[in-house]
Amino acid sequence: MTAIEGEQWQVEFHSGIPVYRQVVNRICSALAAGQLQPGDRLPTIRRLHELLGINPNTVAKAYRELELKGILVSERGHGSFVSTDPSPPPPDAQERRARLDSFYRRILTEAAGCGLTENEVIQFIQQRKKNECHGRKV
Amino acid sequence: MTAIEGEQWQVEFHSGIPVYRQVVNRICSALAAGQLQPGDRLPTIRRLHELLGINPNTVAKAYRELELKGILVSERGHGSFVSTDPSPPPPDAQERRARLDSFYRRILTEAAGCGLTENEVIQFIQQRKKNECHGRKV
Amino acid sequence: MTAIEGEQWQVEFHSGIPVYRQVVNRICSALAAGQLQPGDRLPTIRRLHELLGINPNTVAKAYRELELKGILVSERGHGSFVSTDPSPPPPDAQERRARLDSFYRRILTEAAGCGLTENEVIQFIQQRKKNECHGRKV
Amino acid sequence: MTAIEGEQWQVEFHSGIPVYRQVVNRICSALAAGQLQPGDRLPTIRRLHELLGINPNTVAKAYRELELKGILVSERGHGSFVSTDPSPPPPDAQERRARLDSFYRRILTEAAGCGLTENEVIQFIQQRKKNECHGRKV
DNA sequence: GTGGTCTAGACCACC
DNA sequence: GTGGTCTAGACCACG
Repeated sequence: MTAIEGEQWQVEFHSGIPVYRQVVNRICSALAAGQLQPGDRLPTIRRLHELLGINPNTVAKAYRELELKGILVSERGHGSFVSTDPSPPPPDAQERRARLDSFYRRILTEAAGCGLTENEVIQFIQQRKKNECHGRKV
Repeated sequence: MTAIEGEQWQVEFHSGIPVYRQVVNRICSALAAGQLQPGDRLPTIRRLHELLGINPNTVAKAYRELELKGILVSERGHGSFVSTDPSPPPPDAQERRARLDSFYRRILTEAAGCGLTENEVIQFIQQRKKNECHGRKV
Repeated sequence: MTAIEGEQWQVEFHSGIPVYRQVVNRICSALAAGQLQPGDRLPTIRRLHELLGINPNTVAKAYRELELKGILVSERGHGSFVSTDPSPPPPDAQERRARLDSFYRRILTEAAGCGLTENEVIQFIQQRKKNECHGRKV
Repeated sequence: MTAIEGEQWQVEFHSGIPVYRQVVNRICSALAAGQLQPGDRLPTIRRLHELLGINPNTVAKAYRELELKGILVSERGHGSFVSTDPSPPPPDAQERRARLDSFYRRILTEAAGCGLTENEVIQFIQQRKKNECHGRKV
């Protein structure tokens, strides 16, 4: 059993975000959180298909994309594994900044579309963070 | 000339967010910010088409959607105007909270997909806010 | 009509090389040869599907892979285009050398599997080159 | 100990070429180079399995294929041996030429897919040959 | 009419 | 039983 399976996590079919993309994001997220380590075996395509109730091809598409990105390695007959190759050097500060900037602008427009204001979002995040810290202390 | 035109604002063609949606979001955002007031006239479809370099059908689709939401009113031969009807009561705290929650979860997974961590995003937002305050003081 | 269509070129269904990969390679090849220039429009997915007698999804898979590599850009409703973004800097001499080395070792074993010897292959290539030069002179 | 074992040679797990095929090719190659002579005993399946770190079934599959081609003869309880039967007459010039031709076209498209040009490949091969000759002189 | 997504299902290659 | 490829076909989103 892998970290991915262990998580209670579901695909949102009506979020507008492609299912295969949700899978990609979920794995990236698990990776960033250290729930998946280089060399770890991922659930088989068929397993995720059963687990998430999505078509095996959809899982395969997600895995394939991650493989092209060099994040995982698939071995026929064996399974798929988190790549042990040295991951590409993390983007430098400038690139990072640019991404954050673009990302932020993007979520703001999306927020507006949901009827949420920038301030609301910021307050929510700060509030959330405070609670989290509080929670940890306890 | 309207508030929308005055803004230097561009469509991002490769952001993955549909162009028509960006237009919708932009207008919602202007409304929330008070840059557009009830009764204000919006740019004509043709005008936005020229201004943003997007297909007139795309603008039309955005306006149609806003009209369906009751945010716009189109008067044949005159143009489109921000509705003067009492806008629907703002969602109550609970609904708002739910939206924020769902919205937040969503952008976090998206961030992970871009190689950004939750902390990075939070820090960026806070930093940005501080700078903004500073900027206003000056 | 694009450079790709203009070429008489066919998919080899029984070569053991995946069809979508042949499409990818063909386009890379056309690009390297200058038959495709940045900004050029590629045949639509449906067009290649008709032209090559392969499933549209297979073409889409090839295009998708090229898009992930940053070689082309697909615009919904418009078509697919050779990316105008500055292509990633060509691999340095060392990387190139490594690739050639690995590539060469690979084709040698493949040749052996076909009953061809290294010398045969080398001679063939040199002969071919000579003919080509001769042909050009005439 | 056999010629095959003596060679420092490894399976490339991520080359895209099936492992069993690499084994087949390696043996064909050794045969063509005279490192293996008719009647020579090949390593046992178990031995190659240990040596190369591959599944015994994979070795078995390679041997089976070679046996079908008449290149090997397996004698139960004794091992596998290079066939002493007169090998099938080498393909005539025409057949050979055709194979080379098809082979060459194939590797060229593959090269393009790796970002290598025809000239690069040719130069590499010629350079390599020159070095090799030089090396032999010394 | 363009590309995108997803499903269903078949068959293959590999281990 | 693993992943890989391909097909067929449906439906959607976009312009």
